[in-house]
Amino acid sequence: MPKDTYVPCLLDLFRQNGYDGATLSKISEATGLGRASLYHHFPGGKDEMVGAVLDYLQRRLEQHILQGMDGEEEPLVKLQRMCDRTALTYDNGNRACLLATLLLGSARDVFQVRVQALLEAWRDAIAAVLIEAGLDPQTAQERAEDALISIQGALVLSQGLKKPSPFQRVLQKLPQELCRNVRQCEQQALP
Amino acid sequence: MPKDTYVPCLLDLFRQNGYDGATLSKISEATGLGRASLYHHFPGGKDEMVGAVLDYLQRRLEQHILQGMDGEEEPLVKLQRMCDRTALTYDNGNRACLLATLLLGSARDVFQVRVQALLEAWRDAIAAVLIEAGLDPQTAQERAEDALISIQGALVLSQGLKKPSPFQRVLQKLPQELCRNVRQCEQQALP
DNA sequence: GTCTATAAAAAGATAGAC
DNA sequence: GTCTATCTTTTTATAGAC
Repeated sequence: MPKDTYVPCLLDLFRQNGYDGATLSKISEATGLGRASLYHHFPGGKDEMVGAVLDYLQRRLEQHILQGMDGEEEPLVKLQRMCDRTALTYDNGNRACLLATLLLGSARDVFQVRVQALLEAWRDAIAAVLIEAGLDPQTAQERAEDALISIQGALVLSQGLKKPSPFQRVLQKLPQELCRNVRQCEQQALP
Repeated sequence: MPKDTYVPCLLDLFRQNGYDGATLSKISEATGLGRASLYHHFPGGKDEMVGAVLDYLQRRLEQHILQGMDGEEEPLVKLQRMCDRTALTYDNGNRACLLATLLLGSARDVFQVRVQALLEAWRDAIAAVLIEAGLDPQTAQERAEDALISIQGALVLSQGLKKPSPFQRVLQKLPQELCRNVRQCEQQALP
């Protein structure tokens, strides 16, 4: 059985239970593998499992969510596609974000560097589109961070209020919001 | 020793470690109380401890962060004060939010109802100010939810990027953002 | 109200057979 | 590559003395 079969399964487990809450019993049950088999694949234990999940998330971010962000299309088109894929990734607001989960548990420090790298890659890809669209680098980076703030905050609030509408509302407005006052997106300029 | 002495201590522990990561050993060390003493004060174990912390947070929200939100002052003044106190509460972005932490651990379901009630109380207090300022209830509620999204998202990103600037930037803009297109706050109307 | 001591369960991890 | 069995440590929880 190839790793990629149960890494998504691990992703789900760690996302739903956090690092401390994802016990080997739960992992064993969810993957169908016995304890010893888990240690055969991941000699480093849970830390190595999370590492594999983060590898997987990095590939997903680069090859799915951010795919095409360096292409020739209009900024608004690229950002719209990124938002659509983000919505899919988080099941329209019904799924938490593993990065946030890892940041808020006791293993925070262990994974801080890798989580930070993923967030920065995401932010920088958005900022690059905005710079290419004519924004100055400083504003572009702040606006890209604002986008991640909206996404992460909306996920937290949707979990907390037990309804996906905050996430959906945010994601729906996000592309236009990112492109405000930008060259190619001034379809509705002031009269 | 009165409960209020170590409840803030428990708040810190659960915020930093999550429900699963806050073991009785850590709790014992942090409070200075032996295991048995902890069960004397909280026969229900960790669940009851978190319950006490949520009671404490509810009081803090009502009596500190939201204090004066139903007063006679201008909306912008009230929202500005709320943001100032929010910034204090989260140590200018260096401190995580327990509510988010609880929502992202394995004990999610146990505390969901109480966490939701706290978020709704916060949201409704903001919305009430905006309604009083002339916004329709629907818009007011959405905008209040957007405020909580910004706060929670900024906390997550500040943790993730290991810098408080996203939180500070968000909190600094939030009062004006909440009051946009509202009667009493139209100091800088269109020319 | 706090302590020492201890029990019972669950967690993380490994050895060795197949 | 997976299993059974086992081990160690940690965790939660309680009993009973002071």
